[in-house]
Amino acid sequence: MEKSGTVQSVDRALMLLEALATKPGGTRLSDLAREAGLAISTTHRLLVTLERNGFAQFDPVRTRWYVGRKAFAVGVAFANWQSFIAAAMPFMRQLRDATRETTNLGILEDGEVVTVAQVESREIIRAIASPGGRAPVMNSGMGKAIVATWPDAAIEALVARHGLRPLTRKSLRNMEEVRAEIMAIRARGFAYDDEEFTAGMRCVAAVVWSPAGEPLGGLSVSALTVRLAAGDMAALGARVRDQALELTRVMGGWAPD
Amino acid sequence: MEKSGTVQSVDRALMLLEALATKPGGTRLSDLAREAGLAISTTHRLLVTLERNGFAQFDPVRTRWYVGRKAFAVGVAFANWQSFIAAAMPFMRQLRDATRETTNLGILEDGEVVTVAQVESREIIRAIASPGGRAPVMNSGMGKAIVATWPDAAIEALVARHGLRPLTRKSLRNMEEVRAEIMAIRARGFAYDDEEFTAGMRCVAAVVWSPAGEPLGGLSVSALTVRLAAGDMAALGARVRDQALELTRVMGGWAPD
DNA sequence: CAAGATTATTCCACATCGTGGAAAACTTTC
DNA sequence: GAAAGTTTTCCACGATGTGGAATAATCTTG
Repeated sequence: MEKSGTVQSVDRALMLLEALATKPGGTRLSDLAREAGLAISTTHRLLVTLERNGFAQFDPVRTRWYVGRKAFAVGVAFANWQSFIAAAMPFMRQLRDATRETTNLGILEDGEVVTVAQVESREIIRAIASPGGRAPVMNSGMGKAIVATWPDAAIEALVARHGLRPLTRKSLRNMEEVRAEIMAIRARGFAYDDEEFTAGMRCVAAVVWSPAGEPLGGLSVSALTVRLAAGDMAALGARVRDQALELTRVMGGWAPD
Repeated sequence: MEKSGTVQSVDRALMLLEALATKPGGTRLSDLAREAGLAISTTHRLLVTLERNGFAQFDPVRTRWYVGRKAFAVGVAFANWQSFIAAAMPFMRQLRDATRETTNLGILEDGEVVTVAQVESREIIRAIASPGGRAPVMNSGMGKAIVATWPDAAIEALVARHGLRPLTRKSLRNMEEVRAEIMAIRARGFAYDDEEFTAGMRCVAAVVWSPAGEPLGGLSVSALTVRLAAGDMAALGARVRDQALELTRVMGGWAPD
């Protein structure tokens, strides 16, 4: 066991995968085995395993091994995600500079909103949440903005499955409140979290759309209640909605009617 | 053994990697184990193995697992390569249409040239070579075009290591011939394979340059000698050189002096 | 803040599986 | 067509991967 606590055959397979990645023109079994310091039969079995899983491919005419499309798919899933965040960052910075408050980018995942990127306010006292942070969908501006784009039946199914979290005095507590909230969001084109997740903190959020016209994620500005009066949320919300639409446009997305 | 002839722990590790790829927001150990139908301790060990190899990463603050940058690196190595080929295809088609002969894109790999993409002539009788096909560097137009951009010492080292292959009566056979050929290529800006690899077949080739000013690969047109007279190679070579420079420009590359 | 619940990490006995050498099959070279 | 080289398959053996249990850490609830 070269590395303490790892699975040797997985270590070896990944080493072969990386070696294949450096050889776009492909390589032969025996060359790869020699380079990796493995028995040919071992190398063969590991390559077949990578192949069966789509991470390698074998050209029987040339008798050469190549990286497979699954390695590409896995890597590009990651890369696309990073490029979404990279594309969003200038818009988030602009919005932060315009509002002087923290801006966030989030996605919906299994009944929760995950903050995947954030540009912090330069103010001394600022709203605190970090990338990777999570909130229940119905306590979050970004979550409610995304979910408001769904059919009513899907929203009810989500609430039935995940419940409502009365985290503060202002959190949504029943389906009547949820329905009224969804209608208001649809009318405005943006959502509020008015101390529904954390007392003392508000946010406004709008949806970023994908090229397939699906809600990709949410863009939001969050601030402490001492700095964002309830009366100012509408104007700020319109600003965030416009910025989310601009980001959508730049990314080749579109908002359905 | 669920899949005949594969390595179970590698199958499992790749399945976990793919699962992580669908969760940009990360996932918990116990959730992933449940989804994968594996024991928690098994899943933990496999994830640690992926992590040690850079294919997964663990955020100890959030206690969540994510795809790692190596998956991205491996996938993007593949994707970048495909995008070079994709970018080149329109230029190869243009060149094929203008010349009515087969065009090829190739790279240098360990003393050989590998054809990585090809647009075939529409003529009934045409030059035959296929993607993945290989030729010794000094018998190939693309190979000689690339190598001619190197320092003389590097060329001599390559020849010392890989030798010369007298495949036809016109193949290069000694260093004097090699030096003269390199000088001629440098003067012209493109290279010939004048029946040096296969009797009856000629090609002309020029270099495509990377954004780092390195020779990325070669672009060539190949034809049967009955259709490409020796006297026409210079004009065709200039055409190929110009197209290679245009492709270089479009890809953000540049040719050093 | 303590208790309970849940999740993550580590350990270890056991048997399953991964290993690599050898044989067989196939391909390439001269 | 023989020799050499490479790939594929087989199989005995023991090394390693497995998963349940124990332990540690973290989170949730009241």
